[in-house]
Amino acid sequence: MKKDDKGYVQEIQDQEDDFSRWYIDVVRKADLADYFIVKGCMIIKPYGYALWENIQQALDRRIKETGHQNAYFPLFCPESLLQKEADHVEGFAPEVAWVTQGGEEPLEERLGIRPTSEAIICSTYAKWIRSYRDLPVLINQWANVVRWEKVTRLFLRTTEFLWQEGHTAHRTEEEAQEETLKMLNVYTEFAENVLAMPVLKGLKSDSEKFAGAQKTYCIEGLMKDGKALQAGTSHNLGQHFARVFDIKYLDEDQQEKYVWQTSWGVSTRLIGGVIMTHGDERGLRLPPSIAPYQIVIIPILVKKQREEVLAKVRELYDKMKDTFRVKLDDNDKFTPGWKFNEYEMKGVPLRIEVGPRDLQKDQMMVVRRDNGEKNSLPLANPEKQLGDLLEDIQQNMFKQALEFREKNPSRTENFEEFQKVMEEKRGFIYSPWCGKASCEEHIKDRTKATIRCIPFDQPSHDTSCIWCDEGDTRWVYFARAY
RNA sequence: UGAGGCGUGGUGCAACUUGGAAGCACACUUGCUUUGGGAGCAAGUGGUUGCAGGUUCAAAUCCUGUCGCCUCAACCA
Repeated sequence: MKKDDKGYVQEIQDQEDDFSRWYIDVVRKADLADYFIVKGCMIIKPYGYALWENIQQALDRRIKETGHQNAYFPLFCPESLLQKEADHVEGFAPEVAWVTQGGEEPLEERLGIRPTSEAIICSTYAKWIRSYRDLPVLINQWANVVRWEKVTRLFLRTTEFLWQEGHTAHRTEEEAQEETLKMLNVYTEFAENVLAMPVLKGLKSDSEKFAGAQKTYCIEGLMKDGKALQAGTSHNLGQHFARVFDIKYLDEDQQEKYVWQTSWGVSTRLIGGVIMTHGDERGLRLPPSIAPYQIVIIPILVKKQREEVLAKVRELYDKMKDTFRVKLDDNDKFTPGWKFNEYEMKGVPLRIEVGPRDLQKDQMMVVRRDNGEKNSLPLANPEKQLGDLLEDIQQNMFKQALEFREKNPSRTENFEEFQKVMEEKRGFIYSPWCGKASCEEHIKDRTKATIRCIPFDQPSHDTSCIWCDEGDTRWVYFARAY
């Protein structure tokens, strides 16, 4: 599948030559998004938004299946509210956009546009929660948030972005921890089964932790340029926010107690993750589970048998449209070859071609986007086989991504080797770390790599830190990250 | 915020060094022929050269300022 082959699209930069350029080319050529005149703001175009809607739908179902309800909280947060929590406000202060005026009237108090909704939601929970019978509170919201970033990239880091943020309150510490991990597992299952994106999950180091959280857990994917992408986070907030916002309940034992909280989120950044996990030289490759079109039907229209072919593909489309997300492109404006390229660029998992030659044999040509395989299927009742093919593509894309990640597994206790790997092939490096932030910092200065996560399963034997040689280590994943 | 690069029809670029009629390709419009990997021919539409000043008889080109975009670094989901 090299692009040098004649006939394929030449408008997308080669991945190896300039990955950043490739990424932007794909986003724009696949019609996912466009720039707006305000820096860092992005227009999500219909094809990109359809992708987001499919992601939303699949995740929303999982969020509800685990007992959560959706709600919607306001966009504005009064300054005094935002400032209540010191760590939190310090973490977000440089990124908050402020509204200072309503119409012509200056406001008494500035209103921050939410960079995240902890302050807004916690202040509300303080009013809602009175008794242990009110717990747990399990709420999620789909919303936009604004973070005034200096450097922005389509989907990966935009000034305004769309996300989902869950905010829960619990009676006990154990229950909150259980919730934190439960949602981390929901994200993991979702990333791997729906997005076909293998992820490493684990705990964040203190320096990478969410501002105000007790513990931050995350899932980390590996992009095709060898850099890691944080794809989702789940925070155990402890009683930090409860104390600040005074979220108390009267327990069974007549004692007034603070609640234990969690928050967790994923954003439109996932779309960037899907692009960089699966994309290739011809553009986007989408897993069938989220592809806006799972199948595109392209009729080969020649003068003589035009009407017969059209009738047949329309019949085929009608048969399939309730089972699959399918598009029939019977537009006369473009040639079949043009359409092949177009839908490959857009990442459509399966292409069906039907032309005069196929009609004679009562068959159609089916081409897979994931591996380029081309096969014929009977025109009559192909639903079962197409369904199987889509399922196989979904599995295969996960497998390919996993193979990419595992291709050169790096594990080292030697810092020089660490540096060499990070310089040459990147990816994740599994190394021992003593737990000191200063070592983390030194490693970052020298290699640009940060601790992406501390995995749950730790080898029992002890060794010494890759930087300072001291003991009491945990094995962690390092990588350069987005 | 530091370093570098770039702003010219919708897109990608040329013309800038050495000031003198804004050009090419693709896209778009119309017509005909085509259609199994970005079709062909013909005729068209579309640009106050990012913006604001300045120098000059004359500025895309020189000067000053400014805004934006891209890459790398620092910061972040």
